[in-house]
Amino acid sequence: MIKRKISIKDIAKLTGTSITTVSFVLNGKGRISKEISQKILEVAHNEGYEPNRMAVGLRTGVSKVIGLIVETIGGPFFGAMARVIEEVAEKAGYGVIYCSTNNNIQKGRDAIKMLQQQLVDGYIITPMKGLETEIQSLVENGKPVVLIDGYFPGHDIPHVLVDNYNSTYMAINFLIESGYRNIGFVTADLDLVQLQDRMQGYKDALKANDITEKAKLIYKLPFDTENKKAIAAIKTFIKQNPQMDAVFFTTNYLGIAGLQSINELNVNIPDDLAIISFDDNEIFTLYPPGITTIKQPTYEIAKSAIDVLLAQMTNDKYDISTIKLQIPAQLIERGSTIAKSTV
Amino acid sequence: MIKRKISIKDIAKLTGTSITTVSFVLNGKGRISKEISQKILEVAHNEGYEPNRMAVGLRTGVSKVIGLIVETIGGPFFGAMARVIEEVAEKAGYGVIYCSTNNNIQKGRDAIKMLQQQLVDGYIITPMKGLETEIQSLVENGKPVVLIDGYFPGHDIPHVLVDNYNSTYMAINFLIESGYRNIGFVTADLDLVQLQDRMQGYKDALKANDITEKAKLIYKLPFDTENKKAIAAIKTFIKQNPQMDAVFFTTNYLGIAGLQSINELNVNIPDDLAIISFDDNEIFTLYPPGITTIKQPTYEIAKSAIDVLLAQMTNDKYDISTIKLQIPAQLIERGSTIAKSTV
DNA sequence: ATGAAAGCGCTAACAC
DNA sequence: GTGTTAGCGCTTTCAT
Repeated sequence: MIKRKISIKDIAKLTGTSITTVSFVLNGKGRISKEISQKILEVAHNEGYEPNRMAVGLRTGVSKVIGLIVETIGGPFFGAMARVIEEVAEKAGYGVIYCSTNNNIQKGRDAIKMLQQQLVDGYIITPMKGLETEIQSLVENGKPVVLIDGYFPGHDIPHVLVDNYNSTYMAINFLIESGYRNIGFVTADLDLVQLQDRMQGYKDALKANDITEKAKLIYKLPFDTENKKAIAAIKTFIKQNPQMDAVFFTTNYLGIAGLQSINELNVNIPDDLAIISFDDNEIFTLYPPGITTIKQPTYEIAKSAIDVLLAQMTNDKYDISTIKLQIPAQLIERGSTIAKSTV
Repeated sequence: MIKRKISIKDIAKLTGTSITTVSFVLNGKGRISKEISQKILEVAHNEGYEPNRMAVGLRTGVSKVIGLIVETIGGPFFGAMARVIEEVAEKAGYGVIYCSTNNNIQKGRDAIKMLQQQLVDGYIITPMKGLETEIQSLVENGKPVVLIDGYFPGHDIPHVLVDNYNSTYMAINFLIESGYRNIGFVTADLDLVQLQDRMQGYKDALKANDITEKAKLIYKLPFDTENKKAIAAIKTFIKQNPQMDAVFFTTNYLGIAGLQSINELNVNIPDDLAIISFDDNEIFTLYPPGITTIKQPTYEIAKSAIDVLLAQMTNDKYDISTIKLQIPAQLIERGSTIAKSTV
């Protein structure tokens, strides 16, 4: 049997009151006599009343839901952040729903449109080039927005992300101090500030150590490369640069592909080639001799992001448009970057 | 400047027509003269008109959105499925939003309530014990629902998942045929049919090969165990059963924890201990000598799930309550289960 | 071919 | 304290 959804009107009829009274009781507004309140609450509960959010939303314009637009819903990085965002949001009475962009601009647009059209009160978004207009217009329409894992240079939109530049700089510097001089840099051919910042950190660290940057040692993997091709490409890159004694991978998945390449090439880590990857991952703990990584402060990023968002949503006056956080990362040293013996 | 959202009424005013006309034009209903249509479409486009979904939803009761409730949004398994579900859904004109339960019943309830209250037209849900009532009531209220990665025994709710029983049976059988006799079984202490089915497959495969099942070789790891403790616990389990020559891990994350344990114990794979894990993962390709896994047919599961859901949504008459798919899995043989030399 | 008007379920200003 | 009523933006029946 299909239980027709019960409405406020039904409850009014059932209790012999008016819809106002019911609405007031249910929302704890106005002052309604104890007896009537009691009765209404009881009936509402018995009938399993649930407010129709469409109606509430239409009327009030709020949904008590936060929209989280991530790059991919299948990734440990966003997964970890999602958990803390959900937890904090829940305490503040908000639900969280997700959309993914899979690094596709159109899907990003669709996601924003979808969330915008039907529901959410606030947004946490992984920005990508091409979405500036949409996101800017969200902000201009007074919607609370926080960007994570990226930002739009030149736009005053609050964001929180890891300090890509300095953490890469630090990592490269660490390699140099450990005796490596010919440091390769494998990145994705994606127009993302994160990656640009990492690249700049690499370049500046080399420069600061008087190492001439060699274009040959920078490899940009086309973005949509499938795994097998990526491995092959990285193999070629490694083979073509035998003088290279260390490689920095700018992302998790590049690091893993790199490991597979190295595995197939029978190159020894770290004797033949030292490795650092951005983004920690279980595999890097496990794979012998352990891969040194830059571990993103996921907890801090997520916590700050949701805090900033909630602050925007609860406090209109507070101008948070200038909140731009770059959180330091941690270098997790493992066996893949043992100091070169200076024999 | 905050652009006030433009409504159908505004367009009517702007074009000197009525809201009915505008609505008709925008929805391609009724027959409106070409000139007026043209004008309305133009203005709507220029003003960036977007229908207010709350209003449409309130009026029509549909949202053109599918809700996907997954166990965790940070997992490769769901991530892979999400992509195909999104793709198919999009072609059918539906958007997809996600909620996660993190294996928590209350969060599961909240997620369903949230999706139910505000929007979605159909549900794909990772079921968990304790959600029977909520999900059943969804079904009774005529909402299209498909369960993935699990099911409710005794309930007639469409579901699609991997064939847990037979795939485990097959894997254990494979171990036995490869010469292993003392096969351990590490699972999570969670009341999930998936895990029960896997366990039954294990037991039956042993029985079929006249191997007496030994309670000692079955280890149930408490669910919420944090990674470090899990590793320690598995280490203890392995040490306490020196006669054990193979271990089956019922999940991805157990397999990885197992690998870490074995790594720390300096046990050789497969000479000292053969390994199979449910759920393939990059790490299992990479970790020497390669870990044999049962690879879930994620594409097929996702495709079937969304197809069944869409069928329900578009065709009321078709009774899909009996669609219960268990899709065969593939055993990916790697170095961790080399046949025992029968010397 | 077009418009007026009702009503989806809810909130809240305004009566009484 | 409690009820009446006007919309929120949209779809759709019924008139014209």
